[in-house]
Amino acid sequence: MVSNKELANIIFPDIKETIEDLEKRYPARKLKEGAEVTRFAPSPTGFLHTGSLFTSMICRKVASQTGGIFYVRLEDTDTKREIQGSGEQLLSQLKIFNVVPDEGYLGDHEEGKYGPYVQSKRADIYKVAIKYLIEQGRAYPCFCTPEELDEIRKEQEKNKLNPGYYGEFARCRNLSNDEVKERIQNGESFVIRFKSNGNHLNKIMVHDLVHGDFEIAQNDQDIVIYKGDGLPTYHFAHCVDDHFMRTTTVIRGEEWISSLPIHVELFEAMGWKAPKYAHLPVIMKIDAETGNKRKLSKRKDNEAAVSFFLEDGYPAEALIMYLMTIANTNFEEWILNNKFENMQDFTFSFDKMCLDGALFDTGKMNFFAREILGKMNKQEIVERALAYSKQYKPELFELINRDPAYFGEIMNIEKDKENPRKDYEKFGDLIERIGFFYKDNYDVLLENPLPFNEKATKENIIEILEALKEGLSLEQDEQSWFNNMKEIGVAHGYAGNRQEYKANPEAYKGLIGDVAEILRITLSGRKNSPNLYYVMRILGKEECDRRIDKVVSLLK
RNA sequence: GGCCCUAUGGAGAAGCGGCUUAACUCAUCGCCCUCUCAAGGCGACAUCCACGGGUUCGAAUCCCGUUAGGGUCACCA
Repeated sequence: MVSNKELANIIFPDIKETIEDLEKRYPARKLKEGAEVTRFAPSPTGFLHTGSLFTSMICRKVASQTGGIFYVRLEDTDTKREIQGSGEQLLSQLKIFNVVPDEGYLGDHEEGKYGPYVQSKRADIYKVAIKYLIEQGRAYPCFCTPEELDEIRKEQEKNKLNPGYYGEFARCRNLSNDEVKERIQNGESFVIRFKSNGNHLNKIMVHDLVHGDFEIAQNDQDIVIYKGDGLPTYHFAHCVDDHFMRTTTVIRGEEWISSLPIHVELFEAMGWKAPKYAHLPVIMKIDAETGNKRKLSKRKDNEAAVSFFLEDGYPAEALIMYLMTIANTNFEEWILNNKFENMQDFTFSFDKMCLDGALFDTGKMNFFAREILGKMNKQEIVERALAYSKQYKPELFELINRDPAYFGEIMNIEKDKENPRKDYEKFGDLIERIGFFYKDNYDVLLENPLPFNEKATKENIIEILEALKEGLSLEQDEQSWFNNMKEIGVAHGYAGNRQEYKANPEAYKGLIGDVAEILRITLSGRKNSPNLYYVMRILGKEECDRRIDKVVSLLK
């Protein structure tokens, strides 16, 4: 008669370490009371998801504000879906958002005493734990083939029973150790399942940092904990890793709530105290086809990939601020009061978190982006725009790099005022917005008809342009310049102020604003631009005249 | 389908039994401003808090039921 211990040795003959050895190797962390150890545990299966940024940002915040530790663990147990290099990329993107781990997997190397932090390198650690479970009679090898499993499922569906591997359906659960030994020695392939003691009809009470207490059915599934490829499944790796890495609070997406009973039972079986859990709401979007809310999908939604915002040239802070408004409902008011500064001083708390998945609101994110770019000084804007365009937009890089100081002047228009302009939200559309400042770009614009107002006739446009070219001087302050333009406008039949115009619109060709608009469109090719006075000063009298001449000849 | 989570305006929300004629922010729409746009200022925008019952002198707020939306039921995480 083969004992559990013998069986465990047959399965893992090379594993000599024990749970006690591991406990010694990974001792409790020496942190002050209340310090939280959090972790971000991504799978290297692609780009950083916006939801993952959300989670990891909160992990970072919680650890920082409690004086704890935030680490990253790479969950690469799904070798089939793994994408080479995505681990490094994940880390470098986190860094852009200033979500920097204290320890763990850092992309090019690992740091910390609780490693390795890459699950595929921890195979032996899991084996120690599984061996222990086999010895305790809480885990057993299962020889069922996918076909058999399928068969079981079909039978369950037919009889309207809960699907899964449990109770009477757990065919390998009660195999004798002798038989198991024989089948293993015959070379049959197997996985290892956890032997659940739970009953689906019993409820357990669980506590969640964001949802509070709730009841949920006990786990009764004999889940796979050790796969055919020698690696553990998520559930088991979570239990072992978060125990030995001494995680105090597991922060993860809401989709994990339903597997909480499994985790609770796993920790119980190992004789370990389970960490605290915080299940975060998922970020949603309205599906264009169905009109229903659904989780942000990497396949369907650009917003799902953090790289989308980076490519578009949004300042990283904007996304973080926006995500924080979803994370904590009181954040928005706080950051407004703090003039969009010193975000790190905000205190996050789980009970200020919304419970329902929020719809991703690009409009609100744009608002934050405008504020942030509006506050950025000239030097920083130039540096950032250069860095952005170098990586993502060569045409823009070429433009800026011709003369970074010139670009700085453009971006700096009305920046020093009490209420600085806030018209840029991302670097991605800069060419479109300010390209006209560059001669060659401007000339290309003229290939298309200029967007003049319908009420302005060709003759009127030519007349006022020629008058402005002749009489408008840039060698004066803004106020005088404006008066100068107004006089010219009035002399050519435009109203100098709104009241006069409104009182008798028929008497005028238009308002002084229309004069400015004609000039603006002529010089920039656009209906909107920064302050005209500064646009002209930056362009210079000579270039302004050249542009007026060009447009006039085009109209004629 | 089972189980779990959630439910206040276009979006994010405050509200924790009377202080609410339901804060605040974004968006939208008006108006104002010595130039467009933006900013800024002012104003509008929930016949009432998913629906139906109940408790109470009194409910968005407490209880019950219903409905809707979401999540989850793998040798994926």
